[in-house]
Amino acid sequence: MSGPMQAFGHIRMFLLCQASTLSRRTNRVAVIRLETSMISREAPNFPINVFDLSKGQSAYRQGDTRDGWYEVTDGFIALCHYFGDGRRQVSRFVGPGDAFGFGIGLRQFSAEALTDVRLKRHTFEVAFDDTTSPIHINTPHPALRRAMEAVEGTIRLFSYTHASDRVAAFLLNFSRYDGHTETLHLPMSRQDLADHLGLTMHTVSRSICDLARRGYFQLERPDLIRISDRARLEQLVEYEPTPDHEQLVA
Amino acid sequence: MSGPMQAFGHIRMFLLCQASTLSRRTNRVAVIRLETSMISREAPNFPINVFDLSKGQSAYRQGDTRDGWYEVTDGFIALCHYFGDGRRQVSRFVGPGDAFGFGIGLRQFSAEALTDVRLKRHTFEVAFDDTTSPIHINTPHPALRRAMEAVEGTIRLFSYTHASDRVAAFLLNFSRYDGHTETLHLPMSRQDLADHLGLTMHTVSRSICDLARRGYFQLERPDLIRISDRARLEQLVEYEPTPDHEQLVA
DNA sequence: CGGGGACTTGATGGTTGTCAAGAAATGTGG
DNA sequence: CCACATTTCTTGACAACCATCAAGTCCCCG
Repeated sequence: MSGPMQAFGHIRMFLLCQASTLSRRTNRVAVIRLETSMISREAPNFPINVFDLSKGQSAYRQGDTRDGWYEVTDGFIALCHYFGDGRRQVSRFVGPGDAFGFGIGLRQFSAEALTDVRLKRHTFEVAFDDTTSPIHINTPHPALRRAMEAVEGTIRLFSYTHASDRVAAFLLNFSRYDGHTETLHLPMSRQDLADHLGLTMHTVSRSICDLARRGYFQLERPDLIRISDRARLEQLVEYEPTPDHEQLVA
Repeated sequence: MSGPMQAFGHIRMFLLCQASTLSRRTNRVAVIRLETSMISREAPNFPINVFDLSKGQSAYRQGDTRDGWYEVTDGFIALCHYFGDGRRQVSRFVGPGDAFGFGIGLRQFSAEALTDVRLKRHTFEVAFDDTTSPIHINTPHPALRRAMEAVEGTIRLFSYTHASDRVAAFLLNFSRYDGHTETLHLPMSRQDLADHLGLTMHTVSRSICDLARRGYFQLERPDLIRISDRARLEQLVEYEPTPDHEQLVA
C-alpha cells in the first residue's frame, strides 16, 4: 500500500497549491478549463525538476523506464536509437524551447547532451482513487503518445541505407495491422510506399520482387504478401518491434 | 462577439454533461484528475463526429485550418505532404486504432483515404473567459504539439533523394536556433548528422564542403557556417519553414 | 475485347557507400 | 608554450547501388 499512498501524498500537496489558483477565477471557468483541457497546468512546486547535464551525459538511455518528459532550457540534445548491429538513428536534435520524451513503454531513444545542457523534467504521476482506477497526472493522451511513437518509428526506418532493408523493415512493421500473421495486405500503392520511404517506385518494386525471389516471402498479388519465414526476414533487418498498442501505462 | 459567445454555448452544454460525471466521484479525486491530467476526458455528446470517407477522399488537405484530431476506426489513410516541385512525402500510414492530426498551425499534411475509411473526429475548441485569456478545450499541450510537428518535419527531409539537398534542407531548418541569421552554429558532429539524415559521415562531409565550394555558404570552421546568400540556398531545396514556435493557437 | 493504370523489368549513368589515406582540430603531458 | 597523440573532418579511388528513361507485362474495368 505504500506505493499508492505515497503518490497520494503528492496529490494532497498539489491540491493545496491549486486552491489559491482557483480562487483567482470564477469556479465555472476554472472547472471548464481544467476539465476539458489536454493542457497540463502544472502548479508551482509540483514535481518539475530543473537540472544540468554536461556534454556527453544522457538525460536517459534507451531501455530506461519512462518517468516523464523534458524541456530544454539551454544547450542541445540528440535523441538517438541504437540498433543491435551498431546502426544508430538520431530522431531529432532538440534545443532551447523544445520538449521531448513523450511516447509509451520503455525509452526507445537515448537523450545525449551534445553541449552542456539545462533541462526541466516534468514527471508523469499515477495515483489511485477509491475505485482503484488509476489517475494519470501530467500524462499526455495515450492516442497522442502512440502517434508520437509511430512517427518516431518511421524515422527509424531511415537508418537503413539499403533500399531492400528499408522496405523489409517497413513490411515487418506494417504487418502489425494483420496481427503479425503470415498474411500481409498492403492498402497502398508502390508510389505511396516510395514516397514514404524516400525511394522511387521502381526501387520499391525491385526490392519487393527481389526479396520475394530470395525467398523471404511470397508475392501472391502486388498487394498481398505471404511471409513464410518471418524469422529469417526479421533477422535480415535486425527487426525491432514498435511498442504494442497495449503498453499504455507510463 | 458572436464567435466567443457561440463557443461559450458549447461549454455550457458541456458543463451540464460533466455535472453527472462529477457526482459519481469524490470532488477531491475528480478535481485532481481534471486539473492535472493531459488526458482529454471527453464528455458524451461533446463534439466527436463519426464519419466515413471513400477511397481517394481526404479528411483534410494541406493548408487547411486545423480543427481537431482524428482517430481511424476502420480502413487506411496516408498522411502526405506535397512540395512545390512535385515531391511528395508520406509521413505515415494510419490504420485502425491510430490517431493523427495533432500539431500546430495550418495542416502540413493531407490525409488521403487509401481505402474506404471510418473516422472519429475530435474537435479542438477555444473559448474566452472574462479575463479574455483563451481556454483550450480538448487541445493537447503546446509543447507536445510542437514536438510532433518537429518529428514530422524531420520526416519531410527524407523526401530529398540527393544527399546535398537533404543536408541543405536540414541546415536551413536548423538555423532557427540561431534566429535564421547569417551565422549557423552546429553543435553536433558529422556522424550525428549522418545518423540523423540516413547518410554516411563521408557523404555529409562531402555535401557540406561541396555546397560551400559552390558558394551557398562559407564554412568558417567545421561547426560554424556563414550563410551569405540564404535566398539561393532556400531556392535550391524548395525550402519550407516549419511552423514557428509562436503559432500556438489551434 | 480493348484501354488504361499499376506494376515489373531492362539498360545506363550519376550518386553514394566503402575502404583508405591525409589534413585539420582538439586535447594532453611535459 | 610547445610537441605529441587522438579525434574529427576532409578527400580520393572504386565498386555497389539507386534514379532515370524506356519498354513490357499484368490486372482491372468498362
